[in-house]
Amino acid sequence: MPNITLPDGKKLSFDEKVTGKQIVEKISKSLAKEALIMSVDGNLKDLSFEIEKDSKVKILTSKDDDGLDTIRHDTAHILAMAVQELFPGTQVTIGPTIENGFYYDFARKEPFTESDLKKIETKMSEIVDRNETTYREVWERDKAITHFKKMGENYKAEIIQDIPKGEEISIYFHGKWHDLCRGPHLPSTGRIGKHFKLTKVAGAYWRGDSKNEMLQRIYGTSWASKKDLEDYLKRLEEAEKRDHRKLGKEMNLFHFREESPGAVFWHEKGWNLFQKLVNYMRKKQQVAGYKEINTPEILDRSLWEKSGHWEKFGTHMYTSQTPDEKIFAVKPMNCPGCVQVFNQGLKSYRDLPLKMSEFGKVHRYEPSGALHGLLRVRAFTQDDAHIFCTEDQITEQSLSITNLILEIYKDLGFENVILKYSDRPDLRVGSDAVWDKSEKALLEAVKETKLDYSINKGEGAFYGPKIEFVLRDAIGRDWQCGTLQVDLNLPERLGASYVEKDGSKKVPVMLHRALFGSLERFIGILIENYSGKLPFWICPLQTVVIPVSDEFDEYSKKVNKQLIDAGFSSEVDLKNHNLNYKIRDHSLSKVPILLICGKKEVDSNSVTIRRLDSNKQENIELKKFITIHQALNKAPSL
RNA sequence: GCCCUUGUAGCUCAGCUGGUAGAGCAAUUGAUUUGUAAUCAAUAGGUCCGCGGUUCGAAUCCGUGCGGGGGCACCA
Repeated sequence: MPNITLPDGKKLSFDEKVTGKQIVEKISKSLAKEALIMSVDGNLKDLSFEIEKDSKVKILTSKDDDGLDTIRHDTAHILAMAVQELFPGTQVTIGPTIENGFYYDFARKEPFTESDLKKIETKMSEIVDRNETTYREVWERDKAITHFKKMGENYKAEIIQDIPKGEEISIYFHGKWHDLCRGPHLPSTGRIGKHFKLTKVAGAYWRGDSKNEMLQRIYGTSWASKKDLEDYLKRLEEAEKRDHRKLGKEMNLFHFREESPGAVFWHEKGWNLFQKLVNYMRKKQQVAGYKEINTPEILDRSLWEKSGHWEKFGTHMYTSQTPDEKIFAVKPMNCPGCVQVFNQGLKSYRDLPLKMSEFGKVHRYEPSGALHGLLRVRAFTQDDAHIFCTEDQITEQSLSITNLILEIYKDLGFENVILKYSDRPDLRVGSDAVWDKSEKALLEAVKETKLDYSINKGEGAFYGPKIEFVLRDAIGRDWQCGTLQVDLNLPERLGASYVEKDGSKKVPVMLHRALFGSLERFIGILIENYSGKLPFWICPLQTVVIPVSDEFDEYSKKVNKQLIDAGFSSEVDLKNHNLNYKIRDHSLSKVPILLICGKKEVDSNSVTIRRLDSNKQENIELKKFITIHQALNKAPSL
């Protein structure tokens, strides 16, 4: 005789066990139409689930996250049904929901093509129209394994084998088609609607392990309404428009070419942007007490052997052989070089903490499939620093690094930052005692920041635990940028030491830290975050002076020179094109301010300014323009 | 690295089932002298990614290498 409590506190009582369907019919007809699944005492269940004891029940529709998620899950099932109807012999594996959609991995010899996706979508619509009823059965483990093996579904059989003993093995049926699944599911296939789309085919390793065979994954998206689907596809299109590879080309910032995959050819404007960022960081680091150094790009193999890189990182390192057959490695990290600078001359405890920064260009032989524009390259510049300190200083130094990083992100318009803390990986150097100590100190610093953080087990660097700084951009994407790593191994390996108060020698602790991480990656992120419309102070081309006709070329040149002298990145456009053409041209290349010069301006020693994305005209005295904009020509915090 | 896909002018792209390439923009030259998002005309521009094969004939078909894109794995 279950008593059912609804979210609004209302109670319904029944004489015998009751299903969600029966409950919802009692609540309202309109809700009955919308109902997809239900939550019973916090557990998601099918509407056909029979409730036997007193429970709190919430009926879920497509407006609830869990409801929408179930729609996606059902769409994945229907995808698998459709594929097996169209391509008999295809094995199903897993088909979970993901952000905004779902995927399903299949095992089949022949590849799926883009045109197959269309066919599959049509078949899926048919299945929705058939409105097959969903029902659930619980099977014995052995029966399930034998059954799926007999069907030729070896992957499913393997999955069932791995389900922990004692857990129910539930099989969901949509008509005749059935799949092992935890559920819950919608009452029938008609309920998912037709607001879905298959988006891409891709390879994916069975169980996510590159040692296993590769399956074929079909990705799709599914929504509660046609409008939601359209909005989502629009969002994808918008994101594509901000792609830094497209904008980089349009804005003439950089390019890539076959001779050096994953390495950037910076053009004048891109390099100007790059230098502006570097100069900005130099200033910030000076204020924070860093000393900038620079170390060689190519170092003898023996140093990398001593540091441990040769062994742990060798497959990612470029090496070079000299004519006399010596082997040098191109640095993949700056740390060994920096330790050698520390090692030069005697250091005292009074020198600590010693903060040495370096804009070091490193090379890493990344797997070809990992490369992605500026965001994943093989040659990049780190805004690196190494802080030599005592164990007692780790937490305090970590905090000051964190503050510096947050300040810098804020200057560039990123205020939404989360931390990821990673501890010891399987492949590592150093004793467990040393790891214990460094993990503890770093975690303490993480907690001190009071920022949100997550813990990633086993994802630390091979030489120490780390914090990663993840920032969220204008369209909600997360990017890992800054990093802070404790290193209790390398200083010892390379024989670093300082003289203690009592005259004894001690090995310092080293903190590795990068602010943006890679300048290249950060520039990619910046471009996408701002859709190319960068903040004025880092804009590689801030102003373009445009004469109304060639009669005013001389005046325009004079204006341009004054702007350059005043520290702006400026150009004058003397091409034989009309004003409209030039405004369009420079607007498309995202120049923030255009200065138009004609008779009126010459007469009053002024300029008429037009800002990007505005057609307002504003006449202003040149001197005044310069004063106002000079104040804007630096980072907010400087 | 693995799976799928792709590579034509500086850029964006067209070129059906094999018959030695075409547009728009950009560039150059000339005309035009322009007041807030494309002035007009002419000219020039290609080892159709490289290599090999099939064929009387290959941008087109096949093989292979390299690069790009989407994923997977990787992100030390």
